[in-house]
Amino acid sequence: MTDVTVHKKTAYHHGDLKGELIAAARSLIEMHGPDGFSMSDACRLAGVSTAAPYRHFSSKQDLLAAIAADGLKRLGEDMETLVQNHPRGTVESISAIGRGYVDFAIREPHTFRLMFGAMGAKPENAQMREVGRACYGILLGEVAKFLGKTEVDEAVVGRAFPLWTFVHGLSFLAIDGKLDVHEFPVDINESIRIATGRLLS
Amino acid sequence: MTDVTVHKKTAYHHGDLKGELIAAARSLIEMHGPDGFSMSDACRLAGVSTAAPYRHFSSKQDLLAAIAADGLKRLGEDMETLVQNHPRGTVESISAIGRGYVDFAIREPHTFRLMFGAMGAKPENAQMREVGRACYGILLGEVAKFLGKTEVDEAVVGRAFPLWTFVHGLSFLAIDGKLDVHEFPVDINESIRIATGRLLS
DNA sequence: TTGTTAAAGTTAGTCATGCTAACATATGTT
DNA sequence: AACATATGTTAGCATGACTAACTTTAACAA
Repeated sequence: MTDVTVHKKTAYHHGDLKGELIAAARSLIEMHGPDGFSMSDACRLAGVSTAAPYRHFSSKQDLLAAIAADGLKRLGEDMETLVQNHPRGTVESISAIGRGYVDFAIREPHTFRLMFGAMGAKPENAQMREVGRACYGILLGEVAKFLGKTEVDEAVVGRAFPLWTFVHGLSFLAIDGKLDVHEFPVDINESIRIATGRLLS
Repeated sequence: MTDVTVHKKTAYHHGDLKGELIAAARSLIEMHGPDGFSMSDACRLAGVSTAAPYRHFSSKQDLLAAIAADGLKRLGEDMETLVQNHPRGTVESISAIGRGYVDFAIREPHTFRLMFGAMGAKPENAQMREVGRACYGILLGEVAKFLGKTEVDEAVVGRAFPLWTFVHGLSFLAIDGKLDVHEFPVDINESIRIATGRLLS
């Protein structure tokens, strides 16, 4: 017997539902925003019942936190790559990090919001805190090199934090459509380069 | 007849339900965040049926937009007051605006988020756009004075926008708990003063 | 093999919520 | 007094988060 339904496409067990749900949720969230997002939709997209996600995520919030953490991880990878393509510890490498940051926000605005507190996704989440710190660590490292230091001391933080602050603000303003408020459009690259220079000096 | 139930406490008509709903919603939102907020809760708080709000707001989004607009208006008033308490067109008056901005964000973090795109509350809303512009106008005016100009030209925008960017970023980082990431705590006042100086120069 | 266990799905149902429709009551104008 | 309008109510629908109880599959021991 053993009814050779080998080619059955709808396997009862899914393989990697967790990953697929994150992927589905990411795409839905970037389409309709974290609020307009529903578990049900993600289930429909993944072709699975509405109870299935709760084997992998304790709640909707938990799924959102996973997506936020995933976003922070990918942001860190972006930044790492960018740093590698520039002479280390220079204004160029530091500006590149900033550009990568803003680019990410513009590319995935809703995920970016999620990464920074939207939907109550506070960094009380251990996973988020860790990947977040890793991202910031990249900037701190570059600024330390720029200042000719081997450790992250108060002076390094004093230079790096304002830079983060600036690109963070630019990111939020960009995704909120505030770059087009003027008759004179804001050039993101130029904006970052100038501010980086001024804030580092 | 006319059953003299004059002292009936529960008047059928409420007086100013619209205002009361906004007040109720504001307080609930600052307690549980814009997501955790429900129309039903606001109705309970205002002591009114769940259908009543729809005589005053077309949807939940609409109520949220009203709260955001109200927040922008109050932010503008704060900024206006602060400017008046300093010599016009100086680093001090400009720093004070920035401090007021960040203070508002810290005082009403969830409303602040709402004012800047959370919950899909985009500035496509005409009312929000208007009060938002008024706020920015205060900063533009001060920077123009600082530069000795009578009009807002490209140079003014080129100085003012980075300042906005900076305090905007600082606000978001503050309400997201990122000011305590270091061993060396960030002093908001000092941070704003230094950045204002560097970005204006 | 086969039997047991745990992991990962499913169905069905509960409760809260956003919103609408139909109805009720107050207010103000004539 | 009569009507129109604004503003409230009740009842009900649709959707969505989540749970409980059950089922299927995979994994592993015997």
